Amino acid sequence: MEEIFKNPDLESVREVLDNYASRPFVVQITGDCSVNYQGRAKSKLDAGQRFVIIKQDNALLVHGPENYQPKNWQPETDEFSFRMDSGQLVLVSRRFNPKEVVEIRFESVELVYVTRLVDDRELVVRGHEVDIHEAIEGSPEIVEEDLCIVEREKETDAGFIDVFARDSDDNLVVIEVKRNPDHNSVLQLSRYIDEIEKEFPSREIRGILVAPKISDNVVNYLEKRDLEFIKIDMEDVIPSYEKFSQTQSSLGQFGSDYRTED
Amino acid sequence: MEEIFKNPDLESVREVLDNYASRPFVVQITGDCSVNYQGRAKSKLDAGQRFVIIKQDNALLVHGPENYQPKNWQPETDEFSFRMDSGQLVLVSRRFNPKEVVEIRFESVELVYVTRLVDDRELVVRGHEVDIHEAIEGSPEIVEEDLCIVEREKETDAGFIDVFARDSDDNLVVIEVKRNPDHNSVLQLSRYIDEIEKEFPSREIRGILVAPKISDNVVNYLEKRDLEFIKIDMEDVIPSYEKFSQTQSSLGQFGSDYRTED
DNA sequence: GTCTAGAGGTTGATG
DNA sequence: CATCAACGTCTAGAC
Repeated sequence: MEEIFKNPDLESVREVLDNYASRPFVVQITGDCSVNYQGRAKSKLDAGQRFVIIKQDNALLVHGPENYQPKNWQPETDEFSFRMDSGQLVLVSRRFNPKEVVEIRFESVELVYVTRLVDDRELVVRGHEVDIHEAIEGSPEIVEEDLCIVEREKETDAGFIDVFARDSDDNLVVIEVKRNPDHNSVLQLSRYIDEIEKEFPSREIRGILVAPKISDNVVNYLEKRDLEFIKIDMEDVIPSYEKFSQTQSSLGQFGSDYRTED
Repeated sequence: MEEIFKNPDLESVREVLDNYASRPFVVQITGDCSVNYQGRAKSKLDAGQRFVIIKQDNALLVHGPENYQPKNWQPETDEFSFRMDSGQLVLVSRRFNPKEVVEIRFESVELVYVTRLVDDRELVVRGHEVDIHEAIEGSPEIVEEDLCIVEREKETDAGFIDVFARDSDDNLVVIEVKRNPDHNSVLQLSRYIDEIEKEFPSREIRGILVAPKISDNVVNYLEKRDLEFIKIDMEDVIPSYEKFSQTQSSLGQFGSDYRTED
């Protein structure tokens, strides 16, 4: 279930694209091309060797020989067109929302590779911010003893408060959770507190930033505003690290050999 | 300057990787693999058909048959290792800062494709936030008539003010430019105004958020704080669209046929 | 569909 | 090497 064309002429590449691009095949084209994009911004890329990938859901990627990121792309193409123009193969990918166009002009093609891939497994990721939210909701004591969770994702005019709680002295507690806290996290917390003060004018309100790490500057910034910081251990947060590991044979080893924490 | 191996046995894939992976070649492997990642977070991906790309700068991508995004990746690999284990080919990519590991286990390989790509052209993008700054500096009237630019990137304790200006009534104007404004943009503007009020206690100060679009919630949030919003037309902003177009033959057509704005 | 907040965000500039 | 802001950010979830 795969086809390879070495040094094809451009017209036959066009035929391959017509045949396969809008069906569930991955089509890869390696060749010399220029790329133009217009949509939310505009970009142009003069001729050079790249590989272009059309995925089975019509995602389009233009990758150069270096870098993690594609040079140009289309997360999802609504409409392809392929034509010859002045001896070049022109591929146009259109998207309707937002309205964006990527035009690729091939001057030559070294290789076309068509295949169909089957992959129904989902990627499982742990360690997101939401994992911290859930850990706090399940075990509020990892932030503070006798903390009582009132609401998660409480809406205010300034946005959503991650965790809204009451402490043992019946003060209101606004908790902002961040994996990578910065300056803005403090501002955000600060604004939430302003909103809560408006909503509960007679109550004492505390603000806590919860994060696995923090820089001194951000701590200073917090202290200036009488806000608190609680460091959380990600090992406490990822609720089933061991279980997670055991679900796959290689991961036990992965967990020990490749351990990155100290 | 390219090599293709169809349905190679895993041991010979390992040899290819040993030969090419750490040299300036793009190595692509299509096959059935599982992937584990550990670093800032953890992820696991059970066996399925994907293609793995090792770029010339040792960037690593694992792409499934769908989606713009890679399933797993390593922007830059500091250290590769390739070994056979229990009849599987194990590729380990390590990065030192941050400390992260991607492990790929191939159960079978359909295709290996090795090539060297030459691409020294730079991608040129227009329409970034800085282009809006420049447009305002060059033509302040696109924000407001008789606006007088005082300073760009004016430094304050709260950060850099995009554009600092004076209006026709000699009020001070703080302009924050965003392509995609949100709540935080308003907070930022707000904070700059606080700083300017400290610096010029006797002056009237206006705050304007300039953006090509905005949501109602953010407008409300602005209005509550007596701040203003000016919508900017990106067509007015990209300063040399025609010139930009003419730098490449196909782009004139690109500009008319593929025009995305109304 | 729009809006909002997070991401293994990534990347580039700056001190 | 850390900090900070922008990104054609993308993506997922809620409304």
